[in-house]
Amino acid sequence: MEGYLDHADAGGPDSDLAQQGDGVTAASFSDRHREVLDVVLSLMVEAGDRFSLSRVCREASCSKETLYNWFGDRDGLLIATVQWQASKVRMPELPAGRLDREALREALASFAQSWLSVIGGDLSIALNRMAISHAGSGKSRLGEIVLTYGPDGMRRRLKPLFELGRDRGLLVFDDSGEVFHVFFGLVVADFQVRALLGEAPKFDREWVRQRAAEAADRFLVLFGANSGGSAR
Amino acid sequence: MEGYLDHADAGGPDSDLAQQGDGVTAASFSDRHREVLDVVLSLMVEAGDRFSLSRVCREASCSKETLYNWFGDRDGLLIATVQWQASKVRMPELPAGRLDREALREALASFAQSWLSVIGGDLSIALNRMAISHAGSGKSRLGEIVLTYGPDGMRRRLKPLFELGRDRGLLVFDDSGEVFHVFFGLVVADFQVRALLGEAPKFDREWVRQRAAEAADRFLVLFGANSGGSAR
DNA sequence: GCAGTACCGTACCGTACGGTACACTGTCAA
DNA sequence: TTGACAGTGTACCGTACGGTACGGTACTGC
Repeated sequence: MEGYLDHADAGGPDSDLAQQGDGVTAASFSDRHREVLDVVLSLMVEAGDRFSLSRVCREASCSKETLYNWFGDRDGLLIATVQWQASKVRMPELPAGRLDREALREALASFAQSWLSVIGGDLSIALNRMAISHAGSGKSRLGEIVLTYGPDGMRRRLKPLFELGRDRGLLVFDDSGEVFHVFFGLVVADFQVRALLGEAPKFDREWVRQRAAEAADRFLVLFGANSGGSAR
Repeated sequence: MEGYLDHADAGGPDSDLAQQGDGVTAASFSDRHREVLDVVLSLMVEAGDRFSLSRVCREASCSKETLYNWFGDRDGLLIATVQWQASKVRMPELPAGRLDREALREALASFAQSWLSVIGGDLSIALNRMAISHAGSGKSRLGEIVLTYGPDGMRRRLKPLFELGRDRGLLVFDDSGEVFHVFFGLVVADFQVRALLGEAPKFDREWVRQRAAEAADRFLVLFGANSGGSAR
């Protein structure tokens, strides 16, 4: 479990993760590693946590010994897989030009849209399921890692946007953490839990666009400067 | 897996569950059953899905054979456990007297408070984790059942309140399903996922009260009749 | 007293899987 | 050519666990 980064061709020690969240880049893995990890991802989607290492080896045409040399043990493999997947996800950038209310709404909706697409994807659902079940048995740091790349990563990326909006006089709030909770709630609502619990999701493109737009609108009603909500 | 209700002293067939959600009452289980199921619950909290039937038998002072006679197989035991737990949870009633804006706010906050307490509890977290990991491996109907008792149950209970509010001219909305999503988001936000992923929760009494009140306030800003939000 | 039943405790079986050992293959540098 | 090395494939070990079988016990109704 400790040795899964022994191959480190790049990237720092994993303690960076908790603070920065960008500690593991795509370059941290060789092509061959990526092949194996992608096999693991597909197996996760197919069978959740119930895939065997033998299966991984068979489908990836590698030997168990190699797996253990590279990743230490099963947990190491899972953790590397989560990090590999996380390194592939890209988030929208902050708006470049002037920020008026309309540009802010656009930026918020764009974030929401990208986020909904991610958490509605088969991969994200599989990873979250796995991390959640591991968190229950307390048998690895998987939950912590998914937390770092998931909600925490989102919060880290949104905070500057919120504060920029406040600086421009477009938003009114005290605590950016609190604002994030509300934004999360408006965007994600109960859709993530439902998907995790196995409800057949209908995260199609149009639905996502629509939901994202509504969430951004409602958020502005609550925290927008000239709509006197009970914002605090 | 089919036989877990063979003992049925009361309660209808489990197809009631999907429609009504109250199909299994506390009376569906004998005292001895309840003892065993409570042991299972405590083991779930302690170890997630990774408890063995031997362990259950040891702690509950029963034999495996009895377990299999009662519940059919491991899944049957888990399902019965979820239903037993669900039968213990009670939700607040609708307000009895006149419904004005203040009473509505009270009722919403009360629902939110009770809900947050439930989903923040060790038991609920353990059950949700288990259901989610089972949904991933597609190995039982556990996810479906938790869904029925969780979000669906909540929606079923809230719908009349929303519609009463609309009838009284206190709320403005078209689709009660959509309103529920927003209410869920405002109340639960990212706290449930974070707890499921293992973040140490701080669901203490005061925090819950505060969050519930804020969620109810924000909900009224969005859908309250005389606060011209973008409600639809 | 006796049969029937429900249950407990425990020993046991089969299997699946994580992890290890080892022989074989291809590659590359000296 | 040869030797070091990384990786593959496979056989194997130990263990944990779901599920079954069975002997023993307490209670109930006749």
